Amino acid sequence: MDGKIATIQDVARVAGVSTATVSRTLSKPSVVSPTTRAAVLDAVEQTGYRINTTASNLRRQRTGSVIALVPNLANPFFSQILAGMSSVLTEAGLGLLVADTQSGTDPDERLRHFLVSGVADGLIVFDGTLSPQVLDMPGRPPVLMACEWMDRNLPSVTVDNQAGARLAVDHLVQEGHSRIGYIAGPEGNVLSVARQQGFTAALQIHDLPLRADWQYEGDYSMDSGMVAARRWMAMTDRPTALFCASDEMAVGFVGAVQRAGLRVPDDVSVIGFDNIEVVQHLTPPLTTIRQPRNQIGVRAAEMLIEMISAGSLSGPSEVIDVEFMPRSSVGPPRA
Amino acid sequence: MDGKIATIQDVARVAGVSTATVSRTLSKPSVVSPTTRAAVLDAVEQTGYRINTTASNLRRQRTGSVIALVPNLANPFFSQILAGMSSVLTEAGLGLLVADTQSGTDPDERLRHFLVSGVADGLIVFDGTLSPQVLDMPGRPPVLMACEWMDRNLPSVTVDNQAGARLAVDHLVQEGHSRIGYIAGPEGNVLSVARQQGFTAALQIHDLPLRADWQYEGDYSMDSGMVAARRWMAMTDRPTALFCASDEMAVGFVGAVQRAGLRVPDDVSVIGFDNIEVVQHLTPPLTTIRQPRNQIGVRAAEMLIEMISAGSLSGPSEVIDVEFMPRSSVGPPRA
DNA sequence: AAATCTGTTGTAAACGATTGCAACGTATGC
DNA sequence: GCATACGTTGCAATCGTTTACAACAGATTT
Repeated sequence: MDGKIATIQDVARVAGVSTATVSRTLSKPSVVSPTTRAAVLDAVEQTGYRINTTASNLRRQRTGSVIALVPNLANPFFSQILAGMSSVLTEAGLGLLVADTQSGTDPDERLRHFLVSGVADGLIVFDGTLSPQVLDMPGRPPVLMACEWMDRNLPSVTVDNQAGARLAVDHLVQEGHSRIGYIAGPEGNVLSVARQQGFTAALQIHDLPLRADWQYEGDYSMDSGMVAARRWMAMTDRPTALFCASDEMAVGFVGAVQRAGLRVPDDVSVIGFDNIEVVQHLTPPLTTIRQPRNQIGVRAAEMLIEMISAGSLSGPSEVIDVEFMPRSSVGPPRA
Repeated sequence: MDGKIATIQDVARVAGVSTATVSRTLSKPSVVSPTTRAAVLDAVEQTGYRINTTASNLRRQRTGSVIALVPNLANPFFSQILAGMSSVLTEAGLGLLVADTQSGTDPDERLRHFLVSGVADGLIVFDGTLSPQVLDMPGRPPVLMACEWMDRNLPSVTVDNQAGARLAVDHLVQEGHSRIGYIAGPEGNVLSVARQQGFTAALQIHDLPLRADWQYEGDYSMDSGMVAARRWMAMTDRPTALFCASDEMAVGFVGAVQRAGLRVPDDVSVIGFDNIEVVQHLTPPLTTIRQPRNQIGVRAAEMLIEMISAGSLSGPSEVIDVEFMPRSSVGPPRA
């Protein structure tokens, strides 16, 4: 009793019943009589029995966990999403495994590995650069895309990126800007493309020029925001306001601009995307588009659980609204 | 073959050998003859067989994953640590489960749950507020503390918090400060206490006064840094420099001070702790003490793996050095 | 030529739970 | 009083591996 861990057999012996009864007492208490139920629970208490999840999982043909595949675990953007996921998964008795796609050599191979390894009942994939063909595979678990997407037919939970871009442009226009630039995410990234499309569409609505030289390339990182700032500062005919595809880049941009002696928003207005924690404490606090990260995690988990219990590889998609967060990094353009 | 997933039986049948041979081919290829090995691998290929980890784990009496218990999953501080852990765990064929302690009702109960649930081969615990007594339990898996600690006898990987504080104070003194305050972490938090001890000791070495009214309470959050700033600004006889137990608080402090029209470092010098990504892009870039977060994760994982394979509940502890990061948030005190 | 060893393979018993099916006792319907 | 139904329990198969042990063939030793 003290050396080893008690098994269901031990409990059955102590309670004087069969293992079947013990199992039922624990999973469907209603079908056993109150007296035996009490006896079993007593025996459980005495032996300190804890159900062996591995054995249970084997018999029930499941694993009891889902895995979140993010492009880069070190990216803090995901932590709050994971927290949201964790809360609902735990509630459902599921564990949350995490792994990143970009750490090994072949990201696709990594996805394939988790699909076939049978180590999770379902996947939530945050990386839109993977090949959808990898999913063409018999007997794979359900997969839900989150934030990014690789094939619009896959079930997903995303935010309305285009609407976010529109909100940003609308605000800049409202403040009097007509020379508006865009700092993009990595080449081909679906989020950056969607935001750029929203940006372009919004410019058209306001009858503003879309100038190729006012589109700066970035990769979502602060450093790339800094690089964009240098390019911006080197121009003479430059935008008076910039919409950044991520808060990180906005932070890098603002930092670089300020270090060069310019002021935000007096010399240039900046608007970000994401609403990461820190930006409200900056000087000036950053105007941005908020993504409800906790909610994204919660919905993703809920939807995946739905797919798992339905045993279905397909499911609905959901688009979550973004929110405009007015702060102080946007002002009227310099006269 | 297409509908269901192939089992080891299927492979054995196709290869014309026993399941034992298949298993051996996959785990210890050296003991099977080259010819049968080839036949088996061929059959594996044909059937698309993937080992069922659940069954394997049950038989081998392990789970194949370790769990990281953090106080708050939403805290980005951990993401880089998790990334480091993930990289070495994956290498070792282990999955990384994450969960937070502070989300449910009873944090201790949460730890207890994971100890007995048998869902992980080992735990890495980042929360020093739990009770060490929870670990007094037969048959529990190995536990390694990381960053924080609850009982110095437990194996752990931590950083040299006191040395960090000393580095900070030394630098401030060197710049000419003699009126130095401290913004603490949450009441009783081991990290905050250790840093405060280092702080106090360093003041003594430099023969500087330790004034109770120059110690501000915080909880590591940016908001609490903001609150501290308000208290600081309300004082007339106040420190000219502040050492913050976390970068977050330093950010909150600096932001609040700047919004009030004061300047850093002209009006007040600030030094943080952690070296989170963003602080180098602030205006001014924050001087801080760097914790090598990736390395912490890597070492924690390595050490836990060591304990797991040794089947030992005890193990060595390791203290990792911190590094002083001079930037621009510290300057000479106002004359 | 018998005995021993080595290398390779198969047999079958675990690992610890869940669950379809059968069996039992008792209550109900006719 | 007999048949049927219901509520409760046990038997035993099953999930898919791993591995101790036995078995066997061929090589080597005595």
